[in-house]
Amino acid sequence: MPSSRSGDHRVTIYDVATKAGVSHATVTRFFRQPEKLSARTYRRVEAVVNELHYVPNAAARSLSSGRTNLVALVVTDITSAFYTTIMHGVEATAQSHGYTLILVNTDESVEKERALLDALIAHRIDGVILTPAQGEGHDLSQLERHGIAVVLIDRELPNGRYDLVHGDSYEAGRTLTHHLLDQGLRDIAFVGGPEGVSSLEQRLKGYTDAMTAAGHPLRVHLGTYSRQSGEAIFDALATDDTLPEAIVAASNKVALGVLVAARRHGIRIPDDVAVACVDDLETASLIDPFLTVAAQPAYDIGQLAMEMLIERIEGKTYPARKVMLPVELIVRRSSVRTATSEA
Amino acid sequence: MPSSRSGDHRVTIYDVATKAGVSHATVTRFFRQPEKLSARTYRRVEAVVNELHYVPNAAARSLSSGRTNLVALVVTDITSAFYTTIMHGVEATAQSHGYTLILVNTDESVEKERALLDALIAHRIDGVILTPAQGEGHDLSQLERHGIAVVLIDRELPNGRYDLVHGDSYEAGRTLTHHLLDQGLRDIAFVGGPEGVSSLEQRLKGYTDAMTAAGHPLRVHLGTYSRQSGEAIFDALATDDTLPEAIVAASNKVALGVLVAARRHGIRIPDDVAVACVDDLETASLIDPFLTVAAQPAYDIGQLAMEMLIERIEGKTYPARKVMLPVELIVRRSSVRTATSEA
DNA sequence: CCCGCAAGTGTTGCCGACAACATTTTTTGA
DNA sequence: TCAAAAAATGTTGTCGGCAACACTTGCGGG
Repeated sequence: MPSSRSGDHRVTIYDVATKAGVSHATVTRFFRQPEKLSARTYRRVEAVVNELHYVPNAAARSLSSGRTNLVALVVTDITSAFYTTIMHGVEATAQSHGYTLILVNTDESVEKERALLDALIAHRIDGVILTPAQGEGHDLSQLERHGIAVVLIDRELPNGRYDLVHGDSYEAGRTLTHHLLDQGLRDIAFVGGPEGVSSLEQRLKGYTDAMTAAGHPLRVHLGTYSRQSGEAIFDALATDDTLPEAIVAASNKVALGVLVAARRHGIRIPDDVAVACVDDLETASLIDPFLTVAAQPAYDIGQLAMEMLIERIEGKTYPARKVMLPVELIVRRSSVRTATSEA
Repeated sequence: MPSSRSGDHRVTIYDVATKAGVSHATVTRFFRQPEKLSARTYRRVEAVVNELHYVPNAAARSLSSGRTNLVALVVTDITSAFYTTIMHGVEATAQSHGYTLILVNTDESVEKERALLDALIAHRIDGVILTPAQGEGHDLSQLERHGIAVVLIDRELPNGRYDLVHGDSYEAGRTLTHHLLDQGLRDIAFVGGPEGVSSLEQRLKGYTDAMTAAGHPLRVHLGTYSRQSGEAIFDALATDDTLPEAIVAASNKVALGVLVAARRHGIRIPDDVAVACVDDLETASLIDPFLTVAAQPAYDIGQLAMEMLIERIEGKTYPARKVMLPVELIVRRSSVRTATSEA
């Protein structure tokens, strides 16, 4: 029995029809409108489908129906717990509605984003949930042109024409800053985060408003949302001996970088520098609840985004909706100075 | 200009051909064998393609060519850092070879796995990288029947007919146990992990061999690879007051559960119970290097699995290859008793 | 100067499903 | 019992590409 790799696969609707003694249209109906078949015919087709292990070809189906039941989630950092959790929410909802999920990672690069979106367009996916990468030149007009539904998560785009689901970044920045102020801290720096990204701007604005209202000067050190950025900025501050009393980190990864750099420099958190950040690090928090965070409801964001995308795919045409979900302040040790160390 | 949502998308090869004044075959050649076109024709088609933003329809292409350039990664737990890292490796390799990656999560359920594989078969994907869910009744014959390439990761299946990439689980179990024995610990329990899964059996065998060679009795408490399992088993042991001196946890999540439960019971790690586990928790380790682990090279596993899958897709037909990658023991605080606490 | 070959381009049928429409069979009711 | 309506099933063309094959040109060599 040689070459088992060829030939025998490729069961088509015609094979089923012939073997069942019906026309191929009847086989199509078996899948799409089973109620239209007589019980006798239904049973006969069913038997052959099982016997031949027939599975309709999605490419052929999509070619004639114009739908693929394919949906993509495009994120900027596949290793981030925030996006992993979102992904989980999206995936659960997609699966329960019969959509297959394609996961795509842009590594925060607009060029990669563009190339990947092209591939997705080629597949004529039904919709995309997108976190735009940092930078200029996003071209979603291609998606519109091909009738692909779009929902943004976490970050807004300038034209504001798409549905958006995001956590309350402004409140996150504000509440973290307030919390640090409540600890009696004054010299508070905002660290990390990519310029030109809406979520960052909101977080920064929250910080700025809180500091301004309290009458304290601002200290802002932007970068990216990555761990590397947190490390680099902290390194620079430590080297210049210009460390603040406290840091509001733009993301959990930035905070991670800050902690790593602080250990390297022998600087104690929270006693030398207090730290708080946006987004939780759940696994780490379970081992040792250390970082104070403003947590976004990532799973809910994913779930909601997928639900909204499905509505769009199904043709709803109301104007762009912007949904903002509340964040939760979780106070842990990284931001609270210990009594003993107040020396 | 109403109803912009319909009509104008759907640029086909014929539109391009007409506008460029050539036949559609020439447009196909523009994409598939550009060297066959005269410079003049090439430029003319190129201009129209750009003007019309034409992107070939992958469904149509796949229908006639029989290939989709779609590849799926099927894992049992999308939130696990181990799989997330693997995913990263797979994704990078897939992207650089022109494959689009579909990510699928089975939540360790064989039924879900079956349903999802059916959906993937419908899409006639070119290949699957699969972590089989715990349990009986895996039916990959469907995949074979449809000529879909398969590479397993992390876990072997009984028939042994597929390519496999995995870390050295046996060595992981053995080296962790040895390490604990070296600390002078004797009463060492193996905790967690799903029965009937090959990676677990190997880890367990490593533990068993090490303990037997040292002449110590075994203590084995199986479950799943999840955090819940670690918590539940530790809870039971603590309640019965039968805690061991040390624990080899079957996975990082199990260890996480152990740590959480230990804190709840007021039991100190490592001084009351030492802990070590398979697979690192990278983020947590950066904040606070605590858990001793035997780390599998997850990124490499993903990368290698994808490379092997591509070879299969391209028709290589050597017998099933089994690739085992070494693990690395990383000793941290969770397994080493502090001098002061030796009281 | 014409033939033959090769490079460049066009024509045709097909991949596997769906859907509109056509046709056959069954049911219903006067 | 038979016509008309309803139900069940069949026929045909189409979706958008690909590839085998057919057909033009232009050029070099005999």
